[in-house]
Amino acid sequence: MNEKASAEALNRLIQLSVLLNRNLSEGLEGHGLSLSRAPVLWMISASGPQTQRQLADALRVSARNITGLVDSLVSDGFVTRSTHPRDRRALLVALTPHGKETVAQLALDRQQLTRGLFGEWGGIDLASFTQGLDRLVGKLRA
Amino acid sequence: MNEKASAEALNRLIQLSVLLNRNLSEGLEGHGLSLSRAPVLWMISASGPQTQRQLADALRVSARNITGLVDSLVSDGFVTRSTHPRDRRALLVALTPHGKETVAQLALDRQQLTRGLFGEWGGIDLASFTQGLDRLVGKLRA
DNA sequence: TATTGTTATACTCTATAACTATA
DNA sequence: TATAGTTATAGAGTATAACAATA
Repeated sequence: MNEKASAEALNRLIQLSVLLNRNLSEGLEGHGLSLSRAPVLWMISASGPQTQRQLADALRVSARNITGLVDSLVSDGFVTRSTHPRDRRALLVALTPHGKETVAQLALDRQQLTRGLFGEWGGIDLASFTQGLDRLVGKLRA
Repeated sequence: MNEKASAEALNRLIQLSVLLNRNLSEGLEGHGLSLSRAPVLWMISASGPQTQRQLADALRVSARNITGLVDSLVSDGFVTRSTHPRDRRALLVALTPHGKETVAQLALDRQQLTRGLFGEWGGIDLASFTQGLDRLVGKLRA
């Protein structure tokens, strides 16, 4: 392995990560969301109404944190809380119509970002590039 | 461009970004630092003692924010504030010996992470991969 | 007038611990 | 006993606005 080239690759990756986060965050702001609250909507959209416990586990945040995130999503009209049919301790969090529309918008935003980033990708093999990303994901997970 | 492959690449990239942030953040915690405070040390280490104004501009955060970050770095012994020789409004922030040692440690950590991620890189062409990262950085900056 | 940095204030995100209601 | 969620509390990070000292 080439030490210098590897260090350079990591620098770029970190730089890219920062820029990507900023870009995503600004995009979400336009919908009244944030990098913390948007994933709650994604989770519900992907897997249906869920308890706060399930959301907390899926997003790897504390119960207290989910309470706050759902609080703000409720007061902004993205989701509703309703009693769980079988477990009276639990609350089911579901998307409102506005929440669903917003998720659809987020999907469009994502598509647009994909095009902006990978359109005119040209010479470099995208499959190899993705494979490289994949390998790094694997190493960071280990 | 292949729409589906591109979407997949972006997903991996976002996933990688999250994991990388988590990894870096945990590494910094071990030194009593964070993703917000460590860059202040890096900046001073790279470019010498600087005013808070310069740090705020370089790191793209508000003056208020830099005051807080430097406050905590001072109280943890990483940096000192001293009066600017020519401008009595400004304060020069410089590394303490402990701050310098810490930056050296961070550099070692970074080297180790580089090895962990790019050692055994094998088949994929690292230069092409880095070029891909570079291109994305360029597009996000535009 | 413009700039540097602080104080005042406020919001988001995060966590742990104690507690209530339920299982 | 254990679990779901809230209240209480705390700390980091971020921002804007008003202000003091200096340029």
